[in-house]
Amino acid sequence: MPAIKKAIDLKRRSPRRANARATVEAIFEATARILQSEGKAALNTNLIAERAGVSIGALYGYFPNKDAILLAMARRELDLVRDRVADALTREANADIHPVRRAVRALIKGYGTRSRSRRILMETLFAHGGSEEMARPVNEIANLILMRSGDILPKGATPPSPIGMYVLTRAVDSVIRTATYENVAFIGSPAFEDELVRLVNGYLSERNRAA
Amino acid sequence: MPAIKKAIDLKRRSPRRANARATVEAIFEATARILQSEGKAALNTNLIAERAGVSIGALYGYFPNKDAILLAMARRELDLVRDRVADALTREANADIHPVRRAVRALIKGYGTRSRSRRILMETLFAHGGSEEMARPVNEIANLILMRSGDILPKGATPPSPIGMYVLTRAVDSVIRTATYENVAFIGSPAFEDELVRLVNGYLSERNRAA
Amino acid sequence: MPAIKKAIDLKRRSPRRANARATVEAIFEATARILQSEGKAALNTNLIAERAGVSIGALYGYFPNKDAILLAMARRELDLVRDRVADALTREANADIHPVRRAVRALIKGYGTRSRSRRILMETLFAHGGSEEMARPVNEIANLILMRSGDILPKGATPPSPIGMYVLTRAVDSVIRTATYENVAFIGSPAFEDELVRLVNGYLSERNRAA
Amino acid sequence: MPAIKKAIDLKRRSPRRANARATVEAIFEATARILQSEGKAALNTNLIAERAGVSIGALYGYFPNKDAILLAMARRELDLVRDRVADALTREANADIHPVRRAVRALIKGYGTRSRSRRILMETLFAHGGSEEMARPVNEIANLILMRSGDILPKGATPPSPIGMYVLTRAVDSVIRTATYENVAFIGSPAFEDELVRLVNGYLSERNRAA
DNA sequence: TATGAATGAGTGTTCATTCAT
DNA sequence: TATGAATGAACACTCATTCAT
Repeated sequence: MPAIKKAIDLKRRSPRRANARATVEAIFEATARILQSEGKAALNTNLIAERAGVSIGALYGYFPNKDAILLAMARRELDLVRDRVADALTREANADIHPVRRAVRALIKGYGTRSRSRRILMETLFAHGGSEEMARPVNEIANLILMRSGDILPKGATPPSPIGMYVLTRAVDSVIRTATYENVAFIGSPAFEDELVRLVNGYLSERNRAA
Repeated sequence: MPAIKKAIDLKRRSPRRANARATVEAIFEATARILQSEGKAALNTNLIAERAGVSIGALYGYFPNKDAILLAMARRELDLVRDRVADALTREANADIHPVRRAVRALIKGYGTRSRSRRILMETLFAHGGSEEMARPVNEIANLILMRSGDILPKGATPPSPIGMYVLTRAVDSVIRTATYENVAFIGSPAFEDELVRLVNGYLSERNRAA
Repeated sequence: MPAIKKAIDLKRRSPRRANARATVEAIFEATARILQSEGKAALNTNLIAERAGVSIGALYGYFPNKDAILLAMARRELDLVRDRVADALTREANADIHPVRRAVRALIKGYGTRSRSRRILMETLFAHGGSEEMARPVNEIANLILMRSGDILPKGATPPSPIGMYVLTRAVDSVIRTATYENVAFIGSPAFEDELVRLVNGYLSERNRAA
Repeated sequence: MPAIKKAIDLKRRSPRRANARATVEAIFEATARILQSEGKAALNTNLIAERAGVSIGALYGYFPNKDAILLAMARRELDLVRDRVADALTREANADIHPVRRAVRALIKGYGTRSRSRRILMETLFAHGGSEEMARPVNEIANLILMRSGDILPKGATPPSPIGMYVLTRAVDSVIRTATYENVAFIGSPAFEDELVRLVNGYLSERNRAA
C-alpha cells in the first residue's frame, strides 16, 4: 500500500443495496479463492474485483482499502469457528459424546477448509496488531468452559488457573491449526481426535493430582 | 527525472569488507531490525542494504532475491532454537531439573527475542512451501525425546504413538509461540513454565493410565 | 528514502483523454521522437510516458511492455509503406509514369522520414524473430507485380522465377533502405531514381535475353 | 551504459602479454557465441568475461567499455569480408569463372556464418554512427571494380556513374545480407548466385543500351 | 598485470487508489 | 451508485564499471 494509509477500520458505506450483502459475499469469495489457490502475493484489488464480477470502483465502495477486506474476512472466520465450538460445547444435540471431544471435533472441522486462505487471513489480522482480537474468541471459549465446568471438568476438580486455561486452550487450538497448515494426513482421523482429548484430560487430571 | 546525482562525486568505498560472513550478518541484522520495528510491508532491499551499510549490488551478490534473505534467516532461526532445545534435553549441566522443564525453558528463552521478526520469518518460510522444513526441527526433537525416553518419560511408560508425539510436541511449541506473539505478560513466569510441564506430564500419565 | 513527495498535493488529472487512439498515437509519436533524436539507449518507458503526456500506468494500460510499443510501431510502419507502394503500383493516377518508377518513388518517399527511428523499429522487430513478418510486405508487393506483370514487365517477357523476384524486390527495397540509413545526399535526386529503375529494367531485360 | 560514457575508440592498453592476442580472441569468440545463441539482450560484460575464461578486470584491460568490444568485432568482420571479396576479384586462381560471379560467391560465403551475431555487430556499429565506416569496404570494392573494369564490364562499356556504382554494389551486398538474415533456404544454391549475377549484368547492359 | 567483490544509477513494471462520467 | 481509465509512488533487480589487493 504505497499511498496514504487510511484508518482501516473505518467503514466507508453501510451497504444499502438490496444485494449489497451479495456483493460483499462475492468479494469475500473471490478473495478466498485467490488466496487459496494463488497465495497472497497474487492477491490484488483489481483481480478481486474482476473475479467477483464487480467493478473496482464498487469494491472501494464497500471497503476503504485492500486490507480491510482481509480483516473483515478474518474476523468473520474467527467468529464462525468460535460459534461452532461454542455450539459444540453447549447446544450440541449429541449428549453421548463428551463436550471436550465435541469441541475438538468442531475445531478440526472448522479449520478443515481452505486452510491456506485462512492462514493468510490470520497472518494479516495479526500483522495489523490484531493479536488481542485473535485471542478473544479463544478466551470466550475459555470462559464458556469455566462456566460449564461442571459438565466438562472431572467431578470435584478445581478449575484451572487463568494461565492454565491459556495453556490448555492454546494448546488445543494451535495443535489443530498447525496440523491443518502442515496438511498432515491424519487430520480427521479418530486417533488424532483421541490424542487431543487425551491432552486435555491428562492436563486436567494432572492438575487435580497436584492439588 | 532523477538526474545524475553524483556524477563525479568523491568515491566513498568503505574499506573492502573483511569477509563474507560479516556482510551476511549485517544484512541479517538490518533485516531483523526492520522487520521487528517496521514490519514486513516496510521491508525493501534498498532499505536493507542501506541499513546494513552495504551497497544494493553487494546485497544481490550474496542473495539472489529478497525472499532468499528471509528464507535463510528463517532456517537459521529454526536451527538455532532446535539446537538450544536439543542441548537442554541432553548436554545441559543442571541435572536437578527435569529434562522436560529444561526443554520448555529453552524454548521460552529461544522464542523470547524479536518475536515479530521471527514470526514474519516463519510466515515467509511457510508461504514458500516450507511447512515440512518447519516441521523438521520439531520432529528431530521428538526423536531425541524418544531416544532418551528413559530419562524423560515416567518409569515403565510406553512411549507415545507418532500421532501422540505430534500432538505433544506441537502443543508445547505452539503454545509458547502463541504466547510470544501475543506478548502475554506471564511469559517467563514460573507459573507459565509449570503449566507447560504439567501439560506434558499430564499427557504422558494419561497415556499410561489408558494403557 | 524518496519520501512521500506529494501526499495531499493538488490532483492534476488532465481531462480524461478523449479516446484510446489518441493516447496510443501520443505514445507512438513520443517514442518515435526519442528514437530519432536520442536513440534506442535513451528510450525508457517513463520517458515515453512523460513525453507523451500520459502517466506511466496509462502507458501500461495500452501496452504490456516496452517492446510491445516498438513492435506495434514497426508493424504499422511496414504496412504503411506497403500500402503506399501498392497504391503506386495500382491506383496511382499518373499514367504517364511507368509503374516501376512510381513504386521506386513511393518507396524512397516512404523511407524518407525519421529514418533512425524506423531503422531501430525494424531492428527490434527483427530481434524479436520478426524476419518473416518483415518479409511479408515485400512478398505482397512481389505478388502484386506478378499479377500486374502485363503492365510492368516488358512485352512478351516471362515473369521472373521466385528466387528472381526475391532478388529483384530485395535489391530495390534494401538499396533504398541503405541509402536512407546512410543518409546519402542524392536520395530524392532524379539520378538515384533513374539508377534504380535501370536496375530493375536491366534485370528484366537480361532475363529475357537469357531465355 | 548508465555511467559516464567514455570515448569508445580510445585504446586502453596495447596488448603486451604474449597471449594478449589470445585473450582478445577469447573475448571475441565468447561474445560472438553469446550474440549468436542468446542475442544482444543477454550480452553483458560479466558473462563475456566468464565465458572467455578471463576476469572482468582483465576484460576492461583490453577494452575501455562494452561497446568497444562489439565495435572492434564489427570492424574486423567488415575487413574480413572485404578482403575475401577483393581476393575474389583479383587474386582468385580460377580464371574460368567471371570475376562478378566470384565476388558474389565470396560474399555469400562471407555472410554465411553466425549471421545473427554479425547482424548485431553491424547494428551496433551503425548505432554508433558508423555508417560511413560500413560504407567504406563497399566503396573500396567499388573502386576495385572500376580499376579492373576492363576485366569486369562488358567490352567497350562506359563505367557506371558514382550513383550507379552505389546502387549496384549496395544491391548485391544487401540482397545477400537480407537473404542471410532471413535465413532463406536457397542461399548457397546456384540459382541464387545466377540471379545475382544476372542483376549485375543486366544493370551494366542496360546502362550501355541507354548510352 | 590480474582479480573479482563492490558500487549504485538506472529502469521496467505493479497495483492500490481516485474520480470524472 | 457503478464504472473503469488513469494516476504515480514504490521497488526489485541488473550490470557497466571501478579499484583495493
